Formats: sequence, C-alpha cells, structure tokens
Amino acid sequence: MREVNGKLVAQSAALMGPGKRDSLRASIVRMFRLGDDLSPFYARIAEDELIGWAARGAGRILASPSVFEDVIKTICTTNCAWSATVRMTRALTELAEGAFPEPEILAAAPDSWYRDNARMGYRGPYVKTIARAVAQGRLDLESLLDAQQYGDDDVERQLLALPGIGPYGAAHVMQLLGRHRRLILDSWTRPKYRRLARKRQAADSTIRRAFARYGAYAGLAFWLYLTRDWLDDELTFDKRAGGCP
DNA sequence: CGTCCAGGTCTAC
DNA sequence: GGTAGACCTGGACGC
Repeated sequence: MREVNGKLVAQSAALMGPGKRDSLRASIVRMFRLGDDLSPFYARIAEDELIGWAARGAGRILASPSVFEDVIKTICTTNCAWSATVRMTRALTELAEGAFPEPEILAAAPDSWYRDNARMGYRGPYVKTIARAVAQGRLDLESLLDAQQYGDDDVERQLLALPGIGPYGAAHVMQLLGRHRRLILDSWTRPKYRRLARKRQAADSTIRRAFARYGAYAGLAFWLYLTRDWLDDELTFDKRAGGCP
C-alpha cells in the first residue's frame, strides 16, 4: 500500500479477480476506518487547547480487517507485557501462513496447541470458545460494525458477554469499531494520564469527567491526549496544547 | 532462585 | 454492586 497523489493505492504481486479485489478493498476500508466521518469531531475540537492539533486529520485508529481479529488480539493484550502480546499474535499467524487465521482454523486448533505452541495460558480457552461460536454461526462479531443496528450500550453488552473481554477490552474494541465514547482505562493509560495531567492520582470517574465535554468522542479525545507524543512535532506544531483538562 | 507484575478478567462471596 | 484471589506467561528485579 502506498500514497499516490493523495490517494491510497494497494498493489498485489498476484493477479486478482473482481471478488478478491472487492474483499481487499473492504479490508482496507475497515483497517483505515475510511467509512467514518470524523468531521463532527474535528469541528468540536477546532479551538480545543488540548487536542486541537488533531483536527488536522488525526484519530483514524488502525483496525484489523475483521472485528473477530480485533477481539482476539485485544484478549492478547490483557494482563501481560506488550512483548507477550506480540509473541501470542505471531503464534496465531503461524496457523495461517502469516495471515491472521479464520475463526474455523482457530476453532479447530487443539487445546494442546494453544497451551504448548501459542503459550497463551488461560487465554487459550477464551480464544477457542469465541472462534468456535463464530465458526458455527452462533456469534456474528462483524455485525457490530453496523452503526445503525446497535447502540453503544448494546455493543458494549455483547462484547462484555465474550469470555476474556471485560471493561478494558470492550472499550478497546469499541474504539476500533468507530465508537469513540468509552475511555480505554488500563495500566498504561492511567499512569500516562496522570503524568501528562500532572496529577498525583485520578480515579477513573474523575478521568471520565475530565473528558465528558467531548461527548460521543470522549474516548478518542482521551486517546489522542495520551498519544500526542507518538507524533512528530511537525504534525503537532500547535503548542497551545499542553495543559491539563 | 523467589517475587512481582505487565495495556485484566472471572468467580465467589 | 463492590471487592479479594486466582490465573498462564515470561521478563525484570532483589537477594
């Protein structure tokens, strides 16, 4: 993938038929969340001293081609170091020649594979249970992409019902679904917030209140506030940002 | 070599 | 509804 004259161009070494081309296009649209219209958010933060810089086009969080993949990867981020997350997801891709495995593949992998090869510990059964439900058609995670069909509370309820997905996981997946209200609160974001906001301590409820003014985009505003230092200065040259909310 | 804990969640009170 | 305790793994740290 590369940018050509302001357009995203995807090129494959193999010849692709129309069907393959359409599915690749769908994956890219989903990955870059090209269907999301962030203009209401940009309008809201245009004069914002904390995250006004983001109105130049930030906030399009990279997602996986499928919701299933995002859910499984999110489980691989819980209660472990980032290096373990990388190790586990890499192991998963070894089941599908480097690509993320379809639910059917993960449903068919034996328990011993999860334990001895992926070394996912107690997460293995969670992943397999979800994969089996999707493969058998009892669970349709991709439908959560439909903004019209479900409200935030609905989606959150469905995500929390999944084994291995709690408040953190649900908020994380919802960001990737383009539902930006929930704040991702975990052992990385909490201290990072306290450091940036120069607060000795801040309860979750206090943090939520601090970002409540961003309404449906509170979670995205929180994330941008925390990750501003991931961007080059060039992109965030507006030094008005810097205080605490 | 033992303890702690990292981008939490589940179960049992 | 809120809260201890357990939970796989492996890297960091103290002794």
